[in-house]
Amino acid sequence: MDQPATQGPICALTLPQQIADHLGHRIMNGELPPGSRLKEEEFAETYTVSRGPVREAFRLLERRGFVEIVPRHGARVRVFDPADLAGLFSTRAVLFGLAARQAAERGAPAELIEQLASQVARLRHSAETMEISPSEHATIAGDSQHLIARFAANRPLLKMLEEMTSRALWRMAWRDTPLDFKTQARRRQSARFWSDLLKAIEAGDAAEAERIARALLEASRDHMIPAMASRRALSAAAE
Amino acid sequence: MDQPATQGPICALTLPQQIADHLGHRIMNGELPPGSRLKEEEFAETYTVSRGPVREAFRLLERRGFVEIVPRHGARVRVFDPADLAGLFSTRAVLFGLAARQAAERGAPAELIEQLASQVARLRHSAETMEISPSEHATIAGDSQHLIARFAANRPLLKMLEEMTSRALWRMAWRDTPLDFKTQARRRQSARFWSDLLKAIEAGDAAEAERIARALLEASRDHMIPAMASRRALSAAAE
DNA sequence: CGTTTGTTTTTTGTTGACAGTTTTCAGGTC
DNA sequence: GACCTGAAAACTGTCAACAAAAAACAAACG
Repeated sequence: MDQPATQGPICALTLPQQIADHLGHRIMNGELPPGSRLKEEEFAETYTVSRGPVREAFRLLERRGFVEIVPRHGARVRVFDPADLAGLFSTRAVLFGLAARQAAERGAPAELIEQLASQVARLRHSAETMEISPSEHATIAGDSQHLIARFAANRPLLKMLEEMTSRALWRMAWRDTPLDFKTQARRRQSARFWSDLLKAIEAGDAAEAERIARALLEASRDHMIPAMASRRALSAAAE
Repeated sequence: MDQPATQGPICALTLPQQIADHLGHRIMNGELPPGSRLKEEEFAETYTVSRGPVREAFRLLERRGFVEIVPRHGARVRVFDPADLAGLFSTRAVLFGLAARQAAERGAPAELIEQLASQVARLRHSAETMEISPSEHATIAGDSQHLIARFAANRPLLKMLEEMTSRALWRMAWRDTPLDFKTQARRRQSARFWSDLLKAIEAGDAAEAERIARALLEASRDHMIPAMASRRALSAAAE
């Protein structure tokens, strides 16, 4: 019996992927600061591999938005641009809006509604008790987004959203300090959005689902950008 | 004096890029049919280069959507899925909608309005006289989209739209036969959309600009999908 | 006759070395 | 002292060969 090719890589990760993952973490930790040059030979030594796999790892990191490669000048850690962060969020918002619309249009199956309801309950609990951390709240919200994106039955859209989630720009900004879901008011707003979105999808109201989904991420954008700015101002003052 | 890094590659293209471009054309021509396997050694010989550059060319083609790479199993020409085509168009539509919105919000400068007006005039002329080919009409429309995307001042969005334009899925479907802008009625519809869009951007009406821009690409989608389907039915019958 | 197992062949992954550019830096000039 | 000039170092691009994995094939088994 051949199982239906579970897409997810069961076998061990490729060498370049492992290197890319590790380098990605090092970049997010701030160990490799934005703008710093990444030399192939250097990382080939630290990971005790040849330059080839490192080279490919750089390309993977470029695709994920961590580094920038200029053909004959090598790779550099991408410098962070706050304006790009806002643009990225706006883009993600319309994409997620489309996902919600198409999920609602499709007439979401009971399975989705059930799972989504469970997530909404968790978000509500998070908002009322403030028991979990901001990043955990963000994780639940992120998983819910993925859930909806999967049910939109639009493979190019799904891939694009997944790629954006792994896109590092705002993760780089994140570092340790969470930028959103710190206050109870904000968590309540988030829970309300998700609750409304669930209702709209359940009712098959595509236009409303799109509107809410989009507003949801735009709210996230408008909360994170100022938080980011103040954090940057702080770190700049500390120097 | 150092000129401000004109982004566009003035220097000669990289070897992998050249190979990727050429292979891309061969795929679009149908010389390399969907599903066919691409062996590194084979193309290394035909291009009289080593396997390294060919390998990188495959990765570039993967990023452009031409091929699919499975880690230890090599590269294959991506098989065409009509459902994906529709999804791709819908996604592109909302992205372009956002671009139009942000361009309008920004208050487009005279330069943009002027260039756009010139393009609209050409589209109108195309619709009335039917002098140019469908693909030329499509090119003008595509350039106009790029124009608006550039003025949206959203770099992530611009990059994403550019990548989607080079994404091959519908180009592969295109081949020689154009799928849209064949009838005068359709060209008139196209010209009217662009004219309205120009007016909305000029007036700074962001919501209207988004609505039109989106409807514009959705119309394109709804015209091309049936054309594609019938074309495929024809080629299937020919076998 | 279909299935499975073991072997051969093909293909990808990785390595180390060489060639061509770019960057760096020292010396000379105005 | 700032700026240009040219050699040296460092780095990326490319290549050919080796190692490991996958695919194809053939023989044995139920």
